[in-house]
Amino acid sequence: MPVSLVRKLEQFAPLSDTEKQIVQEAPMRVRHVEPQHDIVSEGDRPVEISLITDGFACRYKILDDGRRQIISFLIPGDICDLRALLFRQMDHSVAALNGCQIAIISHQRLFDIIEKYPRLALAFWSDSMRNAAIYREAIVNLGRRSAYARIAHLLCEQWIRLEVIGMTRDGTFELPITQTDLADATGLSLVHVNRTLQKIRADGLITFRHNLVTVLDPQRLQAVAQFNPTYLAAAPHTVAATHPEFLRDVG
Amino acid sequence: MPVSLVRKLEQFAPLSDTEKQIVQEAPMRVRHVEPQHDIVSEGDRPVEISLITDGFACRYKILDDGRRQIISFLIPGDICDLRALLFRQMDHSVAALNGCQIAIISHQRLFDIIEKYPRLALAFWSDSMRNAAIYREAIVNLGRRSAYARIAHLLCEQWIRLEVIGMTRDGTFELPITQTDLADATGLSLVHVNRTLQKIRADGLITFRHNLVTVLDPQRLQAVAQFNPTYLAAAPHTVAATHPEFLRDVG
DNA sequence: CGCCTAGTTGACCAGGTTCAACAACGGTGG
DNA sequence: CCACCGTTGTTGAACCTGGTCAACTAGGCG
Repeated sequence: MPVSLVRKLEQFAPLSDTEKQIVQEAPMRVRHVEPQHDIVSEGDRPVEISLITDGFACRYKILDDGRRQIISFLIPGDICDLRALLFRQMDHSVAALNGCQIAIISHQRLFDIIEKYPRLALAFWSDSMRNAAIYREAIVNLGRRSAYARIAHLLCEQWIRLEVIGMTRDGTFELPITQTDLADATGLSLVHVNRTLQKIRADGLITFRHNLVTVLDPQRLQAVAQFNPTYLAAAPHTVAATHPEFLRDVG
Repeated sequence: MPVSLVRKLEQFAPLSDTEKQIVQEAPMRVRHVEPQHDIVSEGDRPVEISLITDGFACRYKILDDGRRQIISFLIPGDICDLRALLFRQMDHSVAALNGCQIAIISHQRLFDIIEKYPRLALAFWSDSMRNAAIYREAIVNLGRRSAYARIAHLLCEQWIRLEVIGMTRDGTFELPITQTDLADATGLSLVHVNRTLQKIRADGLITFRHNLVTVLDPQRLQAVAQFNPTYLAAAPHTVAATHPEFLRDVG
């Protein structure tokens, strides 16, 4: 059933029909999470993984003084708590931004799968690595870019990621986040986000109303953001090139 | 020979004598890299992995305007370019901070190993995940903490990481980074790092001279940094608890 | 002794924060 | 259908953390 998962894993390694089938038919439960509610919380020790099949979410940490830093956004196909497969507990939380549909698969089941199909293990591992690449870019964004560029960069990233999974149309996509969320993601104050966003709109780069973003001037938006999408690139079948024996049985 | 690698992987999964031996006897070359020279550069497509056996390094990206953001620091036992095992090219660079001894193992060889010993694959995967946890904490650091807390946090992190591999003595450890490096890692200006560092020293939290840091008041340093080391924790044998069949053959 | 790198200092400036109030919008109930 | 309410977005003004520019000092090394 988790077709979105198959599509995600295929980005990273070529899968045989058997492998696709195994993933699609993995027994799972479905859960619905209300907006603003945690899907997993810091300190949790999940024994299953939660995959977002519909809706948006964010990874975040809360500081001692109650302030929040959003670490990244999750979109359909993303796994909330893959970390807990190999580490005891979550070091951060994941909250739904709008109503989320979640598919749940047990660690036990996942271990069975990756033990039997090593190529699938590599695909999951690749997913972890791509997340790490997104984090690295976020570090650059927060460390060295202006407010204006930070917000522009965040928009570029969401845009490309949603485009890859077919969730954009004519430069328009859904982005159900408030300016407060945007502030917590970019390390800025709410007030400054508001003013900067107005400037970005006034400059004719985007529109952003009712959780709908439209990119009006892709070139200029990417330019002011210093956005270079290579870090988001999947590794289409790298394994194929470097290690043919991982390709046995691929249809 | 790469004993440091065995020790690192053992943090994440229990290894049989055979597995330890396989890792230790993996054919490899050794290379020395001069201070300030890249071990791998953005855009490179390495066909081998580079493991730091001695010395310090940093991951970084360069912006269009030439400014640099340091993403994380590498210490003995860390792998510079594990990413390139599964992705085509490096999305960032790694540079030596002081003279570095590097062990080089081919992708081919590594694939052979992890195909035959799935538990080792999980251990490498865990290493990727722990790096991701370090990145997440860096995002919080850059996004939401003051200059003073950022620097304190960075020092806490290096301190704990070096302690784990036995490279501290009585709260003192080597940290071969300049104030310019510190600025590029914390997203601050060189001048402000200098002044903030003076304040941290004046407050009696640390001394920092000639690349040697001494933590004078661990409690207070961790408090001002809001440092919570759980994100650094290895997952001692999580797999053992959740999936016994991965423990076959462990001595 | 001279050079180069790393560290330090002062003065001025600006990007971004904080506080406080208000406006717009969508949803709800009477 | 409208009044009410909570959430989200917007604005102004004062303030401050941290940036920039520019010069100078301290060490290490040949």
